[in-house]
Parts: sequence; structure tokens; C-alpha cells
Amino acid sequence: MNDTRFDPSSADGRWQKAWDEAECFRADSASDRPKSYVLEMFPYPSGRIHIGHVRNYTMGDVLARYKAMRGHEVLHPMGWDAFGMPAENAAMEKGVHPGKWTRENIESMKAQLKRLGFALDWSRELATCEPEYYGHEQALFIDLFEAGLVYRKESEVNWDPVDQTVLANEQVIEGRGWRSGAEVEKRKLAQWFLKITDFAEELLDGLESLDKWPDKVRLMQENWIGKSRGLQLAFDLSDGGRVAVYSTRPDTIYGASFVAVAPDHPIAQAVAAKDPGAAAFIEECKRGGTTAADLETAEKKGYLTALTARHPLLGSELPLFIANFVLMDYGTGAVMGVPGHDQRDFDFARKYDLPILRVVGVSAADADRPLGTTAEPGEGVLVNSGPLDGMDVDSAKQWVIDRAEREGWGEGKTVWRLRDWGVSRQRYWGTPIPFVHCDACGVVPVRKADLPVTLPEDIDFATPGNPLARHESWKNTTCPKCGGAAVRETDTLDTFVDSSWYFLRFASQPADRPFEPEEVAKWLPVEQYIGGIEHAILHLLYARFWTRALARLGMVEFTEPFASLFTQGMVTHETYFRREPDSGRMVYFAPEEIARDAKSAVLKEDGFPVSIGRVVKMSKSKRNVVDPDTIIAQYGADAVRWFMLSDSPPERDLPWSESGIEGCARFVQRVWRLVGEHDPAAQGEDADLARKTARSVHDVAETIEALHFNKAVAKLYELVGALEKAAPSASRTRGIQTLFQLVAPMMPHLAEEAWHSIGQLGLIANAPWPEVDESLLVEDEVTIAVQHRGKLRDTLTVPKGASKETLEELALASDKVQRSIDGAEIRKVIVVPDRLVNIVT
RNA sequence: GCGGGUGUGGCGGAAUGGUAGACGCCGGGGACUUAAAAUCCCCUGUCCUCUGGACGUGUGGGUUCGAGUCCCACCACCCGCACCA
Repeated sequence: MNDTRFDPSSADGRWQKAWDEAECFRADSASDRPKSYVLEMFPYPSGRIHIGHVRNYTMGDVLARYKAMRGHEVLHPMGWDAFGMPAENAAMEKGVHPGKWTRENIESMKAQLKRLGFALDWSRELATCEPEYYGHEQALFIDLFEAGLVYRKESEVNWDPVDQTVLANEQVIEGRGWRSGAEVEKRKLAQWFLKITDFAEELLDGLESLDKWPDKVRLMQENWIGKSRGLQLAFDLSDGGRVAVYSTRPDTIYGASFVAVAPDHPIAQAVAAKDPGAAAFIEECKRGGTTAADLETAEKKGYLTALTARHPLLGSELPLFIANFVLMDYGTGAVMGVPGHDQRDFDFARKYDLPILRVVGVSAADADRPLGTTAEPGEGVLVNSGPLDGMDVDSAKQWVIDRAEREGWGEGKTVWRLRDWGVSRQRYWGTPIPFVHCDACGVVPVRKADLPVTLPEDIDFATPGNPLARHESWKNTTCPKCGGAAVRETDTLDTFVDSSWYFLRFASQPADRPFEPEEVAKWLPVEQYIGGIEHAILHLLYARFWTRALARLGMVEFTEPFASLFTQGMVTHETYFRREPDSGRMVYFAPEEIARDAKSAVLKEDGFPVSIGRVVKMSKSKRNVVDPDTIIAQYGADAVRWFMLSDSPPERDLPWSESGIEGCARFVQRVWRLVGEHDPAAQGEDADLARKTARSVHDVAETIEALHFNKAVAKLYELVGALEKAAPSASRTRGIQTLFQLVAPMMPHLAEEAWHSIGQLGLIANAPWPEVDESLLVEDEVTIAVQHRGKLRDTLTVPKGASKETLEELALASDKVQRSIDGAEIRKVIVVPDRLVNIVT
């Protein structure tokens, strides 16, 4: 018997050191083993590892370690998405330099990751905030510019009129600046854009090849790209001008009761020049945030202009509005309003008392049935539409497009919802855009020999706004073209640019180029990419675009960077709170301040109860966070890793619980106790246990490959239970050794300690996955269900593959079944071999 | 508002259209111990007339010999919405 307990506080560090010294996780591109690139989305160095990171990286780690055991050469790197706003916020709040703050965070987070024993190749570590990284990004940006994929145009930003600075969407709270509290305005600035729309069709078509991506992510990207076929048509205006309108529902043209243009549409601007009411309305529209959610949840408002628009088929005059819900960026920035069949138009028509006409119904008989309280945007049969009456929606669309083209007032057009990618940020802590502005030569790229354009260190955050824009000695430079005086671009790149190619840099890190094409060809595409569902659209679409752009430039030979994608759920925790009696304000308490039993919770400090709130994503504001360091110190890395894999399916949320982690820590010890049961001298075979072991090897491999870690965990619980119960035998001794191999990817420290203790030489990290004797996987008996009218009455254990006749006979012979039938006439017997018999009376 | 997802015991969940609740947590009972910790064993969806039976997978309908699984409608919650990463 093995009385000692497994002690993570000494074992974890010892084995982590052993792996480091043996360079177990260094990826060798010269190896002739099949290559596997396992990648988790790299973290933003916020200061501390979050439990969500632990879950993400544990999943990747299990896969990386498993692949290595299956004989693959594994690339499993880690780096830092190190540019971004929180560093600037820290600079403003604490006076610490963003670079210092970021680099210190990286150091402490790296130490945290090491304590979890991840099989990472730290020799490839990178941080996007270092010139060794972002300098190459600047070179790539210039390459894209030269390929015609970069341009500048005016675009709206959130402007804080008090702080005189641009705000990110998250810094706008209920239409006001988060620091100043001032009402935010929309303001136009000249900004840099990447032509992602050039790739719209490719990015859409490419989704089809991504058969190892979740369908939901592909669907979200498809909807985001938003290819639509519709009609662009012109309405003649009463002042002699014209307005171009785009509609995806040209079939409903006979139901149009108004035309509306965006507040920043040229026609709106022209109207405003003469009409102070219109000008005031446009000003009003400029207030508030710029996000789509803001615009679409805001009350629909319009301004009725003096102009009218002539309906091209009816010849009637429709009122022309300026409306806050029309987007200048989509289609032509103008719409025809069909209230009956579009909810926004419906709401608008209600408000301004415009006609609401039904032009689509379930059948022709619907023509006179009025619309209810909502629009009917669906399919149907055209009514009240002259020549279209009786047509289905698709035929009517085509008829209207054909007629418009024939008569010259419109044409069929494909329109994309996807907009070009605005990459300008008016901020310091990002990759400087490597361009200068010269009065003589215009906008000129920095010479590649002069890269990187590095960020100046001597900056101040005493005043709001971009420190680069007021840094005279950094800003003033000479023009690479004419040598005259010039000013540097002071915008920096969106951090999504940094994360659009880091996976290439992990494959190789030459000093003179962004990456080594031969090395990239060896490792890429990433075999398995793992990250949060919140990145389903933006990051993943941008990375796909960037890769395609590089492919167009001939720099890489593939178009999709991530062959297989997995999106994991969040880690959640209960919340504990009290409501302040006076203000009604919620006061949250951290888990460590709480004593919790099965039904209630009290605050340790005063012994009085607190309310138990819902289980939500861990966040600082709800104080329901658990610090990985604390729990590693308390339970050991393996228990924490095991918890991350247990119970919840990896794509779903995982609720953290104290009792759950304690159960995991107990299980680690249970596995450890089997070391004492490993008896090399034990004799005799145990056929059932041998079968169970073989079945476990097979099932655990299958579930890990499918990333169903919770099921792998359940299989391992079963195997441990079976090994504990079995009497000593050679089969049991072999089974225990096999168990250690199976748990090695999940609890690697314990596995090493156990491996060593049973006398194995070398590291289990370098050991192979156990072989399985296929003949042991064949079952010879099955239990089948016997139902009467679909309800279970009995079960039978029969030889596998028994005939239908035999099964029917055995089923009818059952007392329980006969009692249930109770002499009724048997009308039908359904027999599914090896499954069930269902008797219908 | 729009797009995407999720919903099964007290809790996390399992279940190729075929035995609902595997496995784990919590809880209850017992063994061991001077005692405790640790460990081990048993029980644990609800209800009833309890050697059996009825009900039960967010709600309401439907298809089927058979539905957690497929179809329709609805409800609740979560994620994203282009300057958070």
C-alpha cells in the first residue's frame, strides 16, 4: 500500500523543470514526424491570467500533449497581444509608462502559465509591442499599400468634445464619454482602410472549405459578409435631382410609401443648406454613439423635407425624409420605405402617419386583410401590386429588376454588408502607421530600410488625446521622396492587425523578414485553433483576409490560416451581493469573503446572510473572479487542469465551484493511490479488466480528438473505478500503467511522478500513447430493450447479432411483457437488432 | 433592433430517432478511528395505492411503432454588432 499523498507543491515545479531541461516541447521543423500546429488565441497582457485563459490553454495543452504521444512533431507556441487601450488607461491612472506596464504584466503572466505546466515552446515567444514584431507588420502594411489594398477616406469617430479626444465604442456609455460625461458627437476624420471588400466573394466562398469550423461561426461570418441581390433604382426628385436607392425587396415596390436618406447623405446636406430645420435634425443625429446597436435601438426619427420623389411605376409623389436609421455605409445611403414588409419602415410609418399597404399575403385572398401590429417581412404571394399580383416573391423581384433595366430607371445589383476595415486609431500604444505627410508629395510610405518606425519613449498622458500627435520631435521628419520637411502619420494600427499574422511569425522568426516562407509552409495552416466565441467574426475574418492578401502577394501558399476551429465557453461563477437599503445599489462580495453551505451564504466578516445571485461570466465588477495562482497553490496545477476539462462540454460555459475543485483534488489522489497497487509480480489475467482498459484507451483517444474532454474525463473516472475494484492480476498492473499514460495529457505532473514511481525510465511526456489490442474492443453480448407500445417493460441480455426472430420470441417470452400486453391482440412487432423490440397492440 | 447560440434531477452534465439521467458534485445513512481528517460501502428525478406503477428533458402544438433528439410557434438567458480584446 502506498500511504504517501501526491504533493503538487513539490512535484509540479520539479517536473516543470525537468521538461524545460529536456526541451521536451521545442518544436523541431527538421523532424520527419508528421507536424501538428496547435494554437490557442494569444492573451492580452492585462496583468493576471484569467481563469478563462486557463481553460483555453488547458484544452490546447491536452491536445498538444496527446498529439506528441501519437508521434507528431508539435508546434505549440505562446505570445502576447500586447498593444491596446488598457495600457494607456493604466498610464493615465497610475502614471506608469504603457511599455513598462505591459512588459511587467507579461513577466508575471508568463510565470503563471509556467505554473500550470503547459507544454509550450517558449523559445518562440513574441510580443506584438516589440519593434522586432511590429516593424515587420509595418513592412507588410507597406506591401499591402503597394498592392492597392490600403487607402484613406473620411470616416466617423466618437468625439468627446470636453476631452477633445476620440473614444472607443466601449468608452461611450449611454451616449456619453466615460471620463468627461459629455454627450458624444460623431466627427469625420481622414483614416486608413484595408480593402477587405475586395475579398468579399473569396471570404464567403472560402467558408465552404472550412468543414472543421463550427457551423455557427461559418453562418455568422456568412451573415456578416452579407451578400445580397437587389435592385438599385433612381427616384426623380421634385427639384429636378435624383436619388439612388437600393432595395433587397424590389418585389414590394408597389407598397413603397416614402423615401429616406441618411443624415450624412449629400442630398440631406444640400437640403440642410437651405432648411434650418433639416440642419438642426442632422445635428441631432450626430449626437450619440456610432455603433450599429446604438443606431438600431434608438427611436426611429425622421425629418420631412420639402422634396418629393416620383414612384417610377405608379408616378405618385412620395415624401422624402432624412432618417436616423438609414446608414450611409450600406447600399446607396438611401432607402425606399415599404412599411408593410419591413419592421423599421413599419415603425417609422406609424410614427409619421404614412400609408401602410399590404403587397404580400399568404394568398391572393389576403389583398384586403390589413396588417396587424407588425410588418410581415416573409415570403408569400404578391397582392395590390398591379402586374405583379399573384406572383411569388422571387418571380416578382426578377420581374421588377427586368423592367427597371429595360426602362432604364434601375438595375439588378449585388451589394455586400461587409465594409472596408478601418485600421486607424488615434492612440499611442499601437503599431505606428509607417507613412509621412509631405506638402509636396502627399502621403508617402517610409522606406523599408528605415523600418521600424518605433514609438517614442518620452511621452506624457497628462492631457487627453494622442501623445504622438503632440510629440514634435518624433512627428517632424523628412519626406522619403523629396527630402523636404514632412510630418509622420500619428495614427497607429488597430490591434486586430497585430493578431492577423502572429500565427505566421510563430512558425519562424527571421530578423530581416516577417517570416520564413519555407518554415511557414511546413507548419501552416494551423491544425487546431482554440479560442472564445466572441472572436467568431472580427478577429477570425480579419486573419482570413490578411492571409488571403498575403497569398495574393505570393508570400504564402494557402488561403485559410486555421484548418480547424474550436470555440470554448466562458468560466462563470455565482455572485454574492447585498442591496444597500438607502440607495438600492448592489454591493458585490468576492467568493473568499463568503461562507457557503448547500442552501445559503453568509459574509464571514459579520456572519449575516448575503443574497446568492445568478451564475455569470467572471468579472471584476461582479467580484466573482477566482485567481488561478490562489487555486494552484491550494490544489495543485493538475487538479485545476482537471477541473477545466471536467463536466461541462468545452463549448459551453463552465461554472466554477469550490466543491468541484475539491472533488478534482481528491481524484488526483485517487489516481496517485494506484501507484501503490501497481504490482509487477502480480500473476494471472483478468479478461473483463483487460477489455475495460482497451475500451478506455480507444474511447479516451476518440473523445480527445473530438475535443470532448468532459467525456474523456468521465471515461477515466470509470477506468479508475474499475482498476480500484479489481483483484490483483497482471492485467490490473498493465491497466494501471496504461491509466497513467491516458491521464498524462490532462494531469501531466502526477503522471510523471507516477511513471517514475513505477520504475519507468524517461519522461512520460516523451512516452507513446498505449497500443490497443483491437480484438478486445469487440463486444459479444448486448442488452436490448423490450417495449410495449413504446414504453420500456423489460430488458434482455442476448448474444450480439441475434436474429430478429429470436429476439421477438425472447421478448414475447418475458413475464413482464406478457403482464403488460395482458392478452391484447398483437398488431405489430418492431425489432431493431442489438437495440430493442417494440410490441404494438 | 439585427445576426448567432443555449435550455435535461438540488447542481455540472450523458444519451447514431430506440433502456432518459452515464460520470462527477452536493446531500443522507453506515464502516474504520479514543476522536478527527483521509478513505471505503450503500442510497439519492418527482409522485403513488411501492415485489409494482404513473409522470418527467423551458412552454404549446405536430410527425412517428417510438421524440431530449425531427418540424412549427413561443418564452427565458448568453455571445456578436465593425474603435474592448
